[in-house]
Amino acid sequence: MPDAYYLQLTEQLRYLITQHATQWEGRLPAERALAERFSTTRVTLRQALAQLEGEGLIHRSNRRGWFVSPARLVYDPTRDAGFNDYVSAQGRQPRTAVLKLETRSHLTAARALGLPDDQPFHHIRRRRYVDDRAVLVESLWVVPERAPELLDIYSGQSLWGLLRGRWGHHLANRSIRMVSEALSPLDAEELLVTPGAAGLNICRAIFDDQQRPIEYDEEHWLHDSLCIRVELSGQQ
Amino acid sequence: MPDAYYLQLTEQLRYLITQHATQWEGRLPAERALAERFSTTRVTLRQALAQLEGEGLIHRSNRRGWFVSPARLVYDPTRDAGFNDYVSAQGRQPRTAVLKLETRSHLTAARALGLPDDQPFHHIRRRRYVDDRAVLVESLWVVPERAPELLDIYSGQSLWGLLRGRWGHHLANRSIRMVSEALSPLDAEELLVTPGAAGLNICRAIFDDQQRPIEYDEEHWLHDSLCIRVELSGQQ
DNA sequence: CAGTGGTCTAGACCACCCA
DNA sequence: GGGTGGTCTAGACCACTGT
Repeated sequence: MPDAYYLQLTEQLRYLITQHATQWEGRLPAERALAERFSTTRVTLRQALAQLEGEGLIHRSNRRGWFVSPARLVYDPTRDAGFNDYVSAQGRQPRTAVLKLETRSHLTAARALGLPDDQPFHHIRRRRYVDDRAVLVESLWVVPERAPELLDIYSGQSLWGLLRGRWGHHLANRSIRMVSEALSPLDAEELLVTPGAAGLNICRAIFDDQQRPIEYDEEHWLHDSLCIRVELSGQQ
Repeated sequence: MPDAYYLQLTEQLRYLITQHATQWEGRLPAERALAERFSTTRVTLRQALAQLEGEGLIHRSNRRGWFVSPARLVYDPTRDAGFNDYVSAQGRQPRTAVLKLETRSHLTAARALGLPDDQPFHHIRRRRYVDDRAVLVESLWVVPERAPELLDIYSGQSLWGLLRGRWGHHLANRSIRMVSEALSPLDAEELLVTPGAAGLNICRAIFDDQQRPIEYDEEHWLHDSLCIRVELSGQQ
């Protein structure tokens, strides 16, 4: 048993939360109320809350309060099932907000796809929700030749579905990178969380079956909102 | 530009660290010294350090101080290259310490492999280092029939190399799960970090080409020490 | 406007690491 | 045994949220 008080507090809060989550409707009492209940200061209380936040049990919405985190979304970044499909398949409600549509160059995308630095892209930035909680923001950089009128028709649907259905692309080869991160002030603001909150960054470069570059994307997830799962068969 | 002082501090420290990393030999000055240099308190200074820790730029060794983090290890959990091989291939020095060897049952492993709850396993617990920094602890649960004398001969080498070379197993099918976590007090102690430090948990269940269960393992990585990369070709 | 979380101060004591 | 990080107190003010 650990002796630091904030670690004991963590356990007591964990118990309290599992007991009262439904009664509280997923929202924790105010920090000052909790600090008083446990006869400690807000600093120590927040240290305990931060522990539970790191575990993914609770999260906070910037300046709004602490909330019990829902179950993680199971996600396989190696498959191209659309967000809407796999969220629905898990009995959750998906939603997408388009934040930006533009055409411009982007160095990182160009390098990831092996194109010249000044290569223009169709850029889509969108925010995606599960059960009305914003869980990720994402930027997609699509090679314009592969999807000429993309920006005119795009309104939040599955991009990969469009690429396959409308333009007949085979998304055959992909290079995926995942790293933990602290959310940038911009990403944090768009996700309504405090800057520096823990996140997971997933980047993908996608090529077709003739190794032609199609698309590059960067996802920024809240760290507690997903569980990555990959199923593989056959020798590697 | 953010206005909170600790965020400005974060930027100043980031600059200071990149400038003086080699001069400091990777170790930051004492918190009190830094707080005085920036005319603030340790609390605020630590808030800034925690930001950089979340980004993976620096880390701390419990009660020892703050250190500049080395480059992340690139790791593909879908391949069965041994730890020693891919660490060496990146010009780094691998090392493994065996913490425990025993035979006993383990509920999680049994369920992941579809075996009875009381199924016994050969259990190996090991700690692995990159350039003398402990970066992960790991527990492996091997079905004894697949590797009968494993515990007698094991001394830190690649387990998958053994399974393939000595017992001729084909590690054909694997189910992989990755989630962010806060390191448990035990894992944190074994990694010499503070309890609750951010980590990444990777679990795998491995079956052979006839769907017979071989092995289940759980890895606990320091969040800042790896970059997961997966390369895929062919339609999914 | 009241209440909330976010930020910050100026201390303090302790356990532990290292010389 | 001196210095370190880890923990904790008892306040304060501010920006923002929600009513």
